[in-house]
Amino acid sequence: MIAKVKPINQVACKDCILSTLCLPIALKVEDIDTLDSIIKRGKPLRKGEHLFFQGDTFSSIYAVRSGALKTYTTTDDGVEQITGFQLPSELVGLSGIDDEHYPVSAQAVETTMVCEIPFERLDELASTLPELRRKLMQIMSKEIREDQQMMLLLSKKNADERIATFLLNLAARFRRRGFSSQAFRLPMSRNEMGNYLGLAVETVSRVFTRFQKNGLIDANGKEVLIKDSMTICSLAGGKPVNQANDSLTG
Amino acid sequence: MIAKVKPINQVACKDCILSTLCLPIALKVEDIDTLDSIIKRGKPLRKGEHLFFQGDTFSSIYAVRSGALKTYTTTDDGVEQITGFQLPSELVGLSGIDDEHYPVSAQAVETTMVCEIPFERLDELASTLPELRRKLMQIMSKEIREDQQMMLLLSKKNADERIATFLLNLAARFRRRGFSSQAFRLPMSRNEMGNYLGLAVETVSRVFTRFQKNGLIDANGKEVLIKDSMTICSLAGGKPVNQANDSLTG
DNA sequence: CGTGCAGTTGATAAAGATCAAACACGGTGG
DNA sequence: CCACCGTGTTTGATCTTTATCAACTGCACG
Repeated sequence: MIAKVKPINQVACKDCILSTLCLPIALKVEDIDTLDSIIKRGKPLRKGEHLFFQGDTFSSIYAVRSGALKTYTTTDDGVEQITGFQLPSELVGLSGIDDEHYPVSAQAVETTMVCEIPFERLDELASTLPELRRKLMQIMSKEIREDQQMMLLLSKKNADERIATFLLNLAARFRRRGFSSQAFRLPMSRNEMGNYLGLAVETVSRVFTRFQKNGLIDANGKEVLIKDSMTICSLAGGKPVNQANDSLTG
Repeated sequence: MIAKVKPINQVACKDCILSTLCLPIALKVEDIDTLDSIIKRGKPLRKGEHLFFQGDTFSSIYAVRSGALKTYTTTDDGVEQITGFQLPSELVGLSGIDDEHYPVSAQAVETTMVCEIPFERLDELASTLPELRRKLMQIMSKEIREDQQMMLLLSKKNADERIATFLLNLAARFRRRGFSSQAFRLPMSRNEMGNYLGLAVETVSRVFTRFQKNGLIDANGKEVLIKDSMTICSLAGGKPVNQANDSLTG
């Protein structure tokens, strides 16, 4: 784990390994430099530190560079709902554009570095760089699509299906970033997972245990190994392989 | 109900009563005409007709002019989840921008007229009209915010709170459009409401009956009268007025 | 070597789904 | 004009899932 890495937080967009996933995608080289020039790079956030709080004045969106964030809303009576986890190259803060204030809080779930992108500047840039404008709209459109898939999950899927969907989603995101989609480390706690998926911690724990007992995964704390992705897939997508339910998850 | 109205479907943006709610907001008069020039106005959709289907090639976004739409996703195994209802001045299709295809189907829940806005043209226009670009981003940002509030509802609220939240949300949207927020007609069926809110039809029906019994509302089919908006508010926002739970909803 | 928190496991309870049946009503055809 | 039908809605009885409560485990950290 410990290796001589160059200070990742100072890497420019054009040298960043995430550039093909992040905002710079589809930009010309010289345009990437322009984008780069407006980005501020701060010091790392330690686990538990906040990037911003719900109600803070909106001014910037952020790209995760390393680590992971969560965003969550809090109701008046203190109920919290995690609305998403952000991995490297993903943006956070987009839901604040419409308002003066962020409608969510953003907190590091592990040590995390971010690139701050002042929105005013980004917006100016978007007027001269059509590709950037399009990319921004695509990212927001994708977020809408994913949030709506989340509505489907929360409204129609049972505990097994929720966990299966969640694991596959993470796996796919890790793969895109060049990591294994079979074996990975969950950045969040069982509690956070449960909160996000609309399940009690105990239920999350039980499903993990059951999945393991039935040979779908190997889980050791936050380390997860996907052993039977076929079955997990079919769970996540609904119940197309219904006859497998008993022997595999029951 | 039957009155001599001019053919609403042919009204130009600048003469449309919705112009202060819809995309033209914040545009200069001459810019509104430009926007107007790219908009196509089709014939009305009857209840049940589709505007587009999940998987159709994305080409346009639509603004509802009269009536109401619903959007829904379908999983491989046929489970449907309604992801939203769109009232006049609201846009539909934004989740298709990122992909080649619409990720949802859009269907009229009552007789509905829409304005079609070819996205390519809109995107071109956005490059020359900064206000339009901003407005578009704001609308998408708002959609993200609302979808995330919906995640909170589906994950953390009970049946009473879901219905209360839903009624208040509709009421606010009607008010913005100049209609009464106390008395209105639900455009959707109990079934659609339940599907959207993650509840069985029977549960929706029972909550309506109970709300009525407790004097919170008067409901007659789709006609609803909000009688005790204070209590409904407190239900929707969580449980700040806890001592009222027994006598009012129990 | 405690102390504390995250995670697991078991027992019980509650909310809402499901199943079943009656009802309302708007439209159709005799 | 009225009986009939189908769909949407309501109501009641029962069942299932998962939340909740409680206790225990184990690992990390001071």
